[in-house]
Amino acid sequence: MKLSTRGRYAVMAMADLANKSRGQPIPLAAIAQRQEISLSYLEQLFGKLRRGHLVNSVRGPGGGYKLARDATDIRISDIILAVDEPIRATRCQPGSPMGCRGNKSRCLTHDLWEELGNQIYLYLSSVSLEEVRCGRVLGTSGLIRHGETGQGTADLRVIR
Amino acid sequence: MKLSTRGRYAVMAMADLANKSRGQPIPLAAIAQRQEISLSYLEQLFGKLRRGHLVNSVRGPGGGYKLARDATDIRISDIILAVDEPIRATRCQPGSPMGCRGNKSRCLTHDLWEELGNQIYLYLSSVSLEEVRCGRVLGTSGLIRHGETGQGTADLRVIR
DNA sequence: CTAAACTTGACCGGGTGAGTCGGGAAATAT
DNA sequence: ATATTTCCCGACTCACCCGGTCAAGTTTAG
Repeated sequence: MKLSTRGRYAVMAMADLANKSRGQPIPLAAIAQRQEISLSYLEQLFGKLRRGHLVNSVRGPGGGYKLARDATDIRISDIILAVDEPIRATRCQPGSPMGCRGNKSRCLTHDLWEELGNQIYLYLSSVSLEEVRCGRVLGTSGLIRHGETGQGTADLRVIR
Repeated sequence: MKLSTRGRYAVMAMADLANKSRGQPIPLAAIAQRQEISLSYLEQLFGKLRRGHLVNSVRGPGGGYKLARDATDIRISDIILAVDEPIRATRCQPGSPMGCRGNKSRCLTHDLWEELGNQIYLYLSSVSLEEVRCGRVLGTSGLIRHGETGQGTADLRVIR
């Protein structure tokens, strides 16, 4: 799971789509305007979303995009995976010559990152698009809310 | 919380340090060799770790670095925060003109990312360096282990 | 036919993270 | 004192990749 602004934009756009759509398709131009994302960029993203079977496109005048399934049935992780194809985090290729396993103390961290990845995936797949749409996020499991003023609150940057 | 390879290297190095250290300081050169990380790069990282009060340095022959506190008392999040200074993820500056709040449907995703950040931070601060050192990672809370063969398993990339 | 919309792919520019280099300062050993 | 080992620091390079643009198409509606 790669976390970049791409994924964020995609989720924003999908939330917008879920919000405005009542059966009829919504043109990208409208989303672009509301979400302040460049149209061309959105086109790129929705290309991937379509290929990921998360949206359907309707061409011609009056066309646009529609959700492929109900918003309650689309997980955030689906969206991210669709636009940000996963890139290997740990540099231990499974089949590499003595990449990691078998190398005693190297890659003690391996499990850590793998588990973190699971953790992130777990959270993102616990949230449906519908929940984001109507602001019903939070709470997964009695979460400790860190002080409102940043300090311990983790901003994230999703990296390389 | 920014996730990049910097952070990973730092954790690897710290685990190595915790592993080999028995009171005496460990020279960076040794860590560099074992972990296959360039010495100059390590120096850069340990500069930050030292400024973050996670390690102490001893100069001169026979010198090197030592953990500043017990490995059980160093959380992984400490390490990451020390080397990867946090960068704002959501582009809603708190004091920006109508950045986000007050803008109706824009930034519905805001809470989502904030919560994800918390989630990550939460996990990383639940794991101590000592646990990584001796491979006692996993389990935070009865975790669903996704199929061994990648599929749903989330690799992560820490992004921009 | 014509216009509205999506589709595709090539392209680019800047930021930034990864990694290097060279010089310096402290501590120790001889 | 001199040499050696180690940390210390800042400037620097380099390449990748993300965010974003452009310019053709193609499909459908009217």
